Amino acid sequence: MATSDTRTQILDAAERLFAEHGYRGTSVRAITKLAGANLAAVGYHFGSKAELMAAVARRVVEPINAAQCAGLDKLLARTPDPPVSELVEAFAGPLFDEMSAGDEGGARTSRLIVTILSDPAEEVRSWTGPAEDSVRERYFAAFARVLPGLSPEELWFRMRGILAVTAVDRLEVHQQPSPGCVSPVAGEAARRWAITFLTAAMSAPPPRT
Amino acid sequence: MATSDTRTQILDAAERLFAEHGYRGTSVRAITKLAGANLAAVGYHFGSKAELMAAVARRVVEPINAAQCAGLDKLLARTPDPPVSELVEAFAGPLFDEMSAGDEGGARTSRLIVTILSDPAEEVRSWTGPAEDSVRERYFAAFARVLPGLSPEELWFRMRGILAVTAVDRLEVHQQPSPGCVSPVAGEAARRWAITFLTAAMSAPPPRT
DNA sequence: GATTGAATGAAACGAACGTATGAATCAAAC
DNA sequence: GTTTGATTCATACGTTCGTTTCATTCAATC
Repeated sequence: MATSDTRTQILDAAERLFAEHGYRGTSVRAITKLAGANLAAVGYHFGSKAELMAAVARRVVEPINAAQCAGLDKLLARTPDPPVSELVEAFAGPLFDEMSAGDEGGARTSRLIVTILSDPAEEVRSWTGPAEDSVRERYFAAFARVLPGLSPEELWFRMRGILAVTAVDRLEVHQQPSPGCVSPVAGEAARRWAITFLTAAMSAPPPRT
Repeated sequence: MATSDTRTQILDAAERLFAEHGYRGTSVRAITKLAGANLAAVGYHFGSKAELMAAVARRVVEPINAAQCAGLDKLLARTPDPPVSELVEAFAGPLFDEMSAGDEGGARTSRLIVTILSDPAEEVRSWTGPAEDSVRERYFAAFARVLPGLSPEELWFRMRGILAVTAVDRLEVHQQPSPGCVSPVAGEAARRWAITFLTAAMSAPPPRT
């Protein structure tokens, strides 16, 4: 094969451990041990722990970005003014799709995205590449067209809201659910709930100034 | 005074550094240096770094919980079926109030809450005490009364959505704003936007099964 | 003024961390 | 069969971490 197998095994182990314990909470030793590889393999294949994290983030984010982009293309090919619900679904849907992958793999993926988005380290956020930004800008333009009453600032606020709901929903999947708080339902139900919730939110008329 | 002054200086420094760099990204040495205290002072006054973080979290969360509780009391004293918008405001408002405190103090507070909520460490989330859970349960009951069409699971999902939007909105205040993404507006505007956004979302009819 | 208990200070401990090094291994090319 | 380049391995280095220790300071009490 083109790249060594230990390389992908390290990527898998790192993705899992980074998702579960965060970047700083995961040691290179733990990663290589889980991957069944030698400690020095990370340095050899990726250069450093930070570059390994960047590779993990790329591998996770890229298919999501591609799906978001393809969804918007399909929508705009039909009409320049798609309904808000379909824009929301095209934007948020790919984040949920990762979860329906049978076992807990998707949950880990989501957890990893939250880890990246919320990590206080300045370097971590830079791992979400400019591709992500360009996708967001395309959706911004589409939303702005069908929601003409909103100021750009408020529209950006609402788009952050979409990311927030889809991301933090996954948050408690891996953590102790609060007592009395039903653990979040994975899969199709959460997806429907999120689309409903967010479509109503995005469609709200702006507050009177 | 009852407690030593270095104690609160350590609490202040820890709150700031934990908010900026996360729990694991902050060393006891950095805290005591910023506080102008000795390294051993943390051990003496708090026992350990973890217990210091718990004390910081308590100090931040308690007034918010109290405000949320008082807001609900005031609302329910008027009518058992308050409008959704006022429930949302009573629940999410206190999270915004911390921000209007002049300088960046409130932003740090919000950032710290996100740090606590999103930290992958199992122990960190336990620092949000049972008081927080009881407040959430009270609001859950109030929302359930005025939104009778929702299943408990979907209502919990929506309440997590409120937390998500109020929390992640603050996230990018301290981080590099994405290029092309207008930096979030602090204070009153974000508060109005959030109430509007979330009221519409909470009021949405449940998706047809 | 001596005593006491809380608080602070300087220094060190052992452990864990990311990274670097150089030898050993292995499959393929000649 | 030897050579070569890529990969794996055991090991060590230097740093930083949370924590502990014990001497010292200091204000209050007798």
